[in-house]
Amino acid sequence: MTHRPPIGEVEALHDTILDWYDANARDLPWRIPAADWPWPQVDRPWAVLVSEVMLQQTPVARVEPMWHRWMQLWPTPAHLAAAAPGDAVREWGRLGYPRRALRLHAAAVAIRDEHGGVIPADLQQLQALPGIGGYTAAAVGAFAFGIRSAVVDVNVRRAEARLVTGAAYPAPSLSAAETALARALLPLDEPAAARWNAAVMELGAVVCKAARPLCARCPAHAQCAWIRAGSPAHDGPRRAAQRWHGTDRQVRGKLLQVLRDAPAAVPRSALDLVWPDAGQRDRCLASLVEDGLVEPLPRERFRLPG
DNA sequence: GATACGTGGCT
DNA sequence: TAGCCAAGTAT
Repeated sequence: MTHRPPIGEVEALHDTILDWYDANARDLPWRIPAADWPWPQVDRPWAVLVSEVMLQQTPVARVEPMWHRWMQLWPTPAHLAAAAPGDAVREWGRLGYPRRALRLHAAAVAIRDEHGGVIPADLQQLQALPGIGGYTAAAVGAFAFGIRSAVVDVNVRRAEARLVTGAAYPAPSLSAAETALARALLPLDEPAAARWNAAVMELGAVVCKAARPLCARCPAHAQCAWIRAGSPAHDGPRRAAQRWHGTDRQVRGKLLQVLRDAPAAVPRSALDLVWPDAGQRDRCLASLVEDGLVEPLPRERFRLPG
């Protein structure tokens, strides 16, 4: 049951939210338009791509400094492709989900080897790159190339659920109905569509927040189906809480932190210190090797992949 | 479709 | 404080 509001309501929503965005958008460096791009040596589509991968499941405040550092180190895909994958993992620091760094490196290699060093302005070719899924392909398409693609992240899903469907939260996973709704709301004009994608995402991120939405500050509160329905509490299934303490993820994180902070290869004895349970420790080290995040060397030594 | 995958800030 | 939450992807 796809909700498709009348065209007049959609246009009113466009006006409201685009005007709000024009006046309130955060000044994030990867949003600087091509005409004003201040770093001629930095490839802008690459800058957008890196920002989008860093932003996966990661707050803007933690991404911004890392993004600046990466743009200094590797201003184009060719620069990163020429580096060791372990350098990408090390420079990922504590952003989390370090496989993203490895995949970004693999994407840079693919861009160099299969696309002549030029990021493809095509959604399917973007999504074929390592670490680029449906969301990131749409985001790079829209924000780097102005393609009229529906960018559907959790902020967009939540904002559109409240504004149009009247639900407090979107479903745990992306549904076909949500994709259809996002497409239906996309302005026809290509540049306007790209702005709209950014605007709805921004609204979801800073106003229509998950826990405590700032409805009093929302430009669209008069057009919001959820408010009209009396702001009902969430009723559907809740996302399962993620455990952390004692998980393999915690152990993998500790192991990788030692390797990131070491200037050279480390002996297994150094890794043994991070976790008391030898069985879990060894299993996690093996999984890191399996993932390509750690390279085993002779004589029980380990390092980030060279 | 469910599950695994990091990290840190906020309430 | 323990849990929630953050611009997802791959399997």
